[in-house]
Amino acid sequence: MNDSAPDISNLGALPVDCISVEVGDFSLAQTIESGQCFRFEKLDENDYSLIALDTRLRLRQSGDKLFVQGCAEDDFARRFRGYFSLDDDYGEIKSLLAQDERLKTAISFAPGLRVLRQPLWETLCSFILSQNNNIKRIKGIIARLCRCFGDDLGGFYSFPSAERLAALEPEALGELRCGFRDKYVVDAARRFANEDISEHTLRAAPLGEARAQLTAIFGVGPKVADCVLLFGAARLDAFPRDVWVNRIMARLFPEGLPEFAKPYAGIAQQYLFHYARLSGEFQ
DNA sequence: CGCCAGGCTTCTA
DNA sequence: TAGAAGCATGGC
Repeated sequence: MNDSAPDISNLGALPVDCISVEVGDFSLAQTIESGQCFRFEKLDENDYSLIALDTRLRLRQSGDKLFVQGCAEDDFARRFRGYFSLDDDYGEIKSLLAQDERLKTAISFAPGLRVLRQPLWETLCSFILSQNNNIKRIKGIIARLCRCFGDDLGGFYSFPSAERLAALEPEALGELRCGFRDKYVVDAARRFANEDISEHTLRAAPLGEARAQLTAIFGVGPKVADCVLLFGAARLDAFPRDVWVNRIMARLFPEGLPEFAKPYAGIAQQYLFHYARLSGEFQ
């Protein structure tokens, strides 16, 4: 609740601590609302509060300008360009994928969508909580998780470390009201804190090996594992299959994605997910 | 109310 | 070894 919005009373003039960043092939709204991240609030059209990397940002987009309040320019360049994948050439990636007409159509529904690069542990924990759940409730559970077990960073909370959660028993998560997922979170925290999960392996090992490490966690199956690899370990070849993606794949790609798309299967997946969900053609 | 949620584990034939 | 049932909770 108090984990959400900064003061936004002065919308008229640009606040002095507001920086502006040139962006192309990027839509703040499409990216932030694409189900990858959960610590955000929509304040207005093209206007969001986002807690990421121990920082609370206020973001507003107007055309190719992204206005950012809450971090300095050098800090944005050092940490948030990577977070938003702004140094990836999405123009290039999209024209590669768009060689396939079906992907071209999907892309046209959300041409500003980008895959985020989020911290590994936060991504793992968040997507465990996401299973068989809806985004509104996931956001509430994560807000309570941070308020209960994160550090106060001045009106908002850090994402709790794996070490902190590893020391708890599942019952201690009762206040989160995350249901049967409590024991999954604790198992993941313990394995992560123990370094049973190797970030290096997840980032660099063959996909099958990386998946195996994640699915060894109680409560992590193939879908959550691929979300973690894609959103939390920069594995753009990971391909999370949820009900929507399964549906659209059965209809449009019964033989699977074209070979040339596979290095960017995860990005293709995001366009397809968005298209399947919002076009209304795949219910 | 009842159905469903960016699934996974466990039980069953 | 595939397919269905059960799982906590709450949004709509």
